[in-house]
Formats: sequence, structure tokens, C-alpha cells
Amino acid sequence: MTPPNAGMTARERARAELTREIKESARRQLAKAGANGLSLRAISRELGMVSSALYRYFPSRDDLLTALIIDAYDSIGSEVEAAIAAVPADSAAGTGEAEEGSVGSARVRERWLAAGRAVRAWAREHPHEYALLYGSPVPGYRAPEATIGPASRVPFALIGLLRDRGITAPSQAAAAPPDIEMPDALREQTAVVLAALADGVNSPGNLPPDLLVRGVIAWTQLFGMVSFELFGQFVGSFDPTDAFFENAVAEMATLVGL
Amino acid sequence: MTPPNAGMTARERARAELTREIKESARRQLAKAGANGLSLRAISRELGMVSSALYRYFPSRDDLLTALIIDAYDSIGSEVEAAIAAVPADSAAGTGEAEEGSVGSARVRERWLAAGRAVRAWAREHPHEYALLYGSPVPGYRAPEATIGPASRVPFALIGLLRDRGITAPSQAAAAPPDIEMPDALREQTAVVLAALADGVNSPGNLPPDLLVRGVIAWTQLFGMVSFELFGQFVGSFDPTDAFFENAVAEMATLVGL
DNA sequence: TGTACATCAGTGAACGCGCGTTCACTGATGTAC
DNA sequence: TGTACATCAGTGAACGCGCGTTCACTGATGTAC
Repeated sequence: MTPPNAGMTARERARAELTREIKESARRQLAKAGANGLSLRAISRELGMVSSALYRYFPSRDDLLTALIIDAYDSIGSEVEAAIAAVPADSAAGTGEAEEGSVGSARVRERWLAAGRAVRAWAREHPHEYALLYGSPVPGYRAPEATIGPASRVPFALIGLLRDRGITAPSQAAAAPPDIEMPDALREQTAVVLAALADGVNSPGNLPPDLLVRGVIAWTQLFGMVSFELFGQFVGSFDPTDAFFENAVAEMATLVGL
Repeated sequence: MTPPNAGMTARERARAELTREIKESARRQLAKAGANGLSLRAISRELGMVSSALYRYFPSRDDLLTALIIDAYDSIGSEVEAAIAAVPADSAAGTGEAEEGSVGSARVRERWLAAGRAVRAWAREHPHEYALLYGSPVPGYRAPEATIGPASRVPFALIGLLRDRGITAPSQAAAAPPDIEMPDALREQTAVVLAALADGVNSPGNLPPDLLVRGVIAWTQLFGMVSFELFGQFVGSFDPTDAFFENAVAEMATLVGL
């Protein structure tokens, strides 16, 4: 077991360490003043350096923001992936009918619920990073392309669950069939997303388009709900949100055929 | 027809006018720098005044923010209410079965769709005000109680549609019955919300609790979707969002039994 | 209708504070021979 | 193993800019008699 710093010079280790400390301090700043209020001078003060020294580590404030955003997407992404993986796949036990060569459907539903809970748990533990990712855009800041990959981890994990169930026909558990025809634009967009899914993992994205659309509906519902909780829209009604949240995630699981 | 300024002294009229201009300038500021960047000095510069003069109109920056928030909630609220009202109630025509003493169900579904479209249209026309209401909280700012009423207009309008249909039993169009029992906490919360609904309008809020919960699910889905569109989460996938949006609103209409 | 006084809008200077970024520099760490 | 040179981290001063809020003031508008 080689330590993470193996083969680094003292200078390199110091650099890695300080880079980490800068980002940690920045995350603390976020909590106090929000993304707009993120101040390089405040960070340098906290670390006991002179503000210009930070420019050895991040060429500008925006680059630091980008690093924080990527870290946060990776953080929530890996939490969700871990929560899914923590629900054992080889069910055998109990309830649902297992289909050939695929994970038991009751297990997939459990994984869906676990993923939803993981999103909410992460958001509540890191409210300011959540706001950075899913709240108002920072004025004047444009997210570079490098954020797209990490940002995709959660939706891909969710959609992946639908595929994992091995569904090729509309689920029996799903609601009534769609009431409106899918227009061409929507059909094309689903094809693009399914192709991207096929890239990421081995199995092809052979998901019925209407099920993908429902997955995206469920995805937006999940984050809409978490945003409302964190940003205060539920104050005076569904607050605390625990019971409503559980119910909603379960309803959405049913909507997507789990 | 008395003009809106009838019976006001010149001083009062000038005051009303300038209050309006300050808020308009503030809204333009919002677009450039976001809520955190809202600057009294910038406003005063735009209006050709000295910055301290603004304190004759708003005792502090936070009070100005509050005024903007209330205006914005009222703006989206009245848009949604108007969109609902614009779909005629006395259907008679065509499709759905009308129940006794209630609006035709096909019309209610149309109204639901219209409400969803109105939310999205307003959000796209006023993205920065939308972000002010539904985006990240402004650090250091706590919304006063006076914002709660205006903030309720949209959810009440949506839930009101469910009640208008005159449903007392779960809808035939809705998806499979809820998979989990409603815990006591959720039952209590629904009761509180239903009581508030009964206050606001004549008819009692005799809505089945599980239908209210679905209404809130649909509400969060709607705003989650609009936030994702405005805040950039759909870039590279469901962008433009028109087709997906229509599909999702229709699916949610079905979920709530319309 | 006219005068005396009170109310109020807007001024301009000041307080005390913050910020991102650049630049020439010192001194320590790392590398090639 | 030791020396010479290159790389790099961190300093400190400066540039040019921003902000919210307070306060004593002038002069116009409104009101009561």
C-alpha cells in the first residue's frame, strides 16, 4: 500500500496539501457568503498567507470556483453511486419477480430509493455546495466543459437503474401510457442521451424513450424537491420534509416502472 | 375612471413614481450581478441621484430586496392565475365527462397545462427574478413573513385545480395507488395545508390527502424542471426543453388525476 | 388669499470597510553535471 | 558528494475599483391658521 504522496518531492507534497487547504477554506467561505461572496483575500487571511500567493495555485477566482464545482459534483456523484452499490444486487430473497440475467426488480426499486435518499442527505450535509451546483448561476461565471462529466454522474446513475432492470417494454407498474405523442424533437433528444449512456458503460442503452423521459421527470422532481427544502419553499407546509420526501421518491419509482 | 394617482399631492405622486423607478432599476441590476450584487449605489447612479437619497424610500438594502421578492411572487402568481382563468370553465364541448356542479374535467386538465406553461413562460421572461425566488438563498438575508402569502399563490392555484375537479375519491386516471403508507407526520402536514386552502377560498379543501401529496410532487417537479432549464442542467441533453416540458406537465397532470 | 411653520426629498462629504489582480523581489527547494 | 543554476512559493506594496450607511445641511412642498 503506497501512500498517496509516494514519489513526490517535498515541494510537490506541499503544493498538493496547500491546494487542498485552499479549497477547504473556500468551502467554508461559501457557507458564509455564498458563491458571489467567495473571496480570495478571505481565504488567504484564513490560511495566513498574502492574497497574491493564491495565484500560484489558482490562476483566478473563477478557476477556483470551477475546481469547487467539479469536486462537489464528484462528491454527490460518488455518494449516490455508493448508495446504489450498497444495496446488494444478488437478491434471491423475498419479494419481486427476478428477470433472467438482470437484477431483481425489488432490489432495483430499493436502489432507486437509496439513490434518492443519498441525494437529499448529501444536499443537507453540504447545502452551500448544493446551492453552488443547483442554485442560481453565479453572475459572470460560465461553467467550462470540464464540469459536464462530473455533473452527469447522478442522472446517469439514476437512468442506469432503469436500464439495469432489463426493461425493454413499458413496465406493468408504470402509470397510464403517455397522453401526448412524443414529438420528433423529444425523440431525437432521447436518442442522444441514450447514446451517451451507451458510451459510459458496457451495455447498450436499450431503454424505451418514454421510460427515459419519465426518468428525467423523476430526476427533476427529486432535485426540485430537495431545492425547495433547502431554499425554504416548504416552510410552513411540508417542513420537516422527511415523510413527504419518502413518499415522493416512492411515487417516482413507481412512475418509472420500479 | 379615476386615474391611479387621484387625490395624491404632487409630493406623493413623485414618491410613488420614484419608488417604482427604483425597483425597476433594481430589477435591471439583478440581471447584471444577481441578488448578491444588487447595489444601492449602482441604482442611484442610474437614476442620477446621490446614493444616500435612496434611504428616503427604502430603509436598507434588505428592505428593497424584500419589496422585489414580493413583487416577483405577485407577478408570477397573477400570471398563473390569469392563465388558468383564460381557459373557459363552461366547457360543454367535447371530451371528458363533466361532473355535477364542477368544471368539466377536460377543462381542468387544460387549465393545469396552462398553469405549467405560465410558470415556465414567466421564468424565461424574468430569469433573474425567478432565481431570486427559487434559486439559492441570498446569504445573510432572511425573508420576512410578508413574503409567505405572495409565495403561496402559485401552489394554491395548482392545488385549487385539483379541488375544482370535485374529486373526493382517488382518480381513475391516476397511477397505481401509493406504495407506502402515509405516516402520521405526512397526514398532519396535509391537514394543515388543506386547512389553509379552505381559508383562502369559499369551498372547503375536501381533497384526499394522497392527492394533495401528488399535487405537491407535481409542483416540485414543475419548478425543478424550470430551474434545471434556467440554471443550465439540461445543456447537452434536453435543451431546448420545450418538448420535454410539455410531456412532463402532461404526465404530472395524469399523476394528479387530471 | 396670505403668511408662518412643519414636513420631507435630495445633497455632499465622510466613515470604515471590502475586493481581484499585477509586479518586482527574496529565499528556499530541486536538478544536472 | 558537492557545486552551479533553474525553478518555484511566498512577500509586500500598489492600482483602481467597489460597497452600505450616517449625518448635518439646504431648499422645496404641504398645511394650519
